[in-house]
Amino acid sequence: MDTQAKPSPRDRLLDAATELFYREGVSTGIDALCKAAGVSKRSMYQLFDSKDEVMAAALERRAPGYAALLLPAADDPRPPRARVLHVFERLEELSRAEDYRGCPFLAAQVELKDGAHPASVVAARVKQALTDFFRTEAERGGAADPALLARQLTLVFDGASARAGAAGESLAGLVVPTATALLDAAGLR
Amino acid sequence: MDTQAKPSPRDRLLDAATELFYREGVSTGIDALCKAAGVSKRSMYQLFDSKDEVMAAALERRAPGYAALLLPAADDPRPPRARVLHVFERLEELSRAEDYRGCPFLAAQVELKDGAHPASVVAARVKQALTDFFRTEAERGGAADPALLARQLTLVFDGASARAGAAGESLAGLVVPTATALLDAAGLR
DNA sequence: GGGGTCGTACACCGATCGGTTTCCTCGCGG
DNA sequence: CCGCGAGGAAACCGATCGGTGTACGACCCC
Repeated sequence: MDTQAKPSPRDRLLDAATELFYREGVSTGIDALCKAAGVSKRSMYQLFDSKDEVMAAALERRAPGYAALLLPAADDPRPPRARVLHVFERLEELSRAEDYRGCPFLAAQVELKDGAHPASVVAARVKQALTDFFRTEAERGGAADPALLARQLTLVFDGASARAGAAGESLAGLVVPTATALLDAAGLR
Repeated sequence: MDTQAKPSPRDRLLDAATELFYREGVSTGIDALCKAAGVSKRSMYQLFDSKDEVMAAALERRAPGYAALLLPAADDPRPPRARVLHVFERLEELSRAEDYRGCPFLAAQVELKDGAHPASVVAARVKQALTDFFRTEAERGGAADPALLARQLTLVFDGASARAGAAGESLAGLVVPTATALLDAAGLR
């Protein structure tokens, strides 16, 4: 039986990639990655075409869980305002962990300056999904300018992620009030 | 006369470092840097102890000009609100350049995940100076919570920098309204 | 029990990394 | 004119980079 069997090489690889690329940055070497995953380089290159593809796949795999972590449940009956604030409350919570280094997708985009990089494309899509969520809620809540509000909220989210990653600065008491001020200004119910 | 003479090796090195580390990232190699600067590696290592020191020195050198670019003149007689908004107006202007990649100090902090890195220390100091400016103006303008407002404004500034660097997203029409909303919420005159 | 397949271990490739050293050519003061 | 130091070109160092080639062991299905 495999009650305690290890996951597939592919999964081990992506788990290690998620961990290492997030903690050590994109300059993490293939050797270190494979050693951490307990997978030979040979196998890695049969599963993926290149290191870049591993990065992209790792981000891709992380996306659903990340969304589930931040977004309110789809059937959360609260009004748009509360649903939006939920995201920032969760963000503040996450930032309390001492190993929190900001949004991994934003970090990937910043580190890989090339926006055409496969991993950067994935990250952009995830960030766009967040903006889309904000925008939908802004429309539902009757914001004066839903598109603007959505971009503003994403701006705050990314600012918080960047500062958390850069300075390890605490986000407590900062993010939610800021988002609230923007919601107020936009007249979101 | 030296009307068209080249600057000192040190200056050429720091100019090239500023350029390359900003555009290509911290993974830029020493060879590329020295070639771009027209300085031999040997000379470089007589002027600096390590690549890390070059990075730090380049950021250090860039700091005053960066402040001058963003901050209002010290004797700018406008009220605090206008002086704060000046920063964000300048930021929007900068972001119109197609090669703008966000705040170089923030980028350095994000790329070098190690906050103890010499260049990261310099960057943190510069960012703190910006927050201090915001805080001073917030106090002068009678903000309800000057420290909070200062952190919020820095948050927006960094968010804008991160997104500009990551997605090449336009900041036009986004940053100033966001800052304005926060100023309003804080009751800054 | 023989393929076939999957994955590992490991040597290996050329390139590049940060950093050091050697050599040689300048310019400048005596 | 000579001596000397500064600085550039480039070889060199061991390590590591992303990526391959090869050989061998574990397993599975006939």
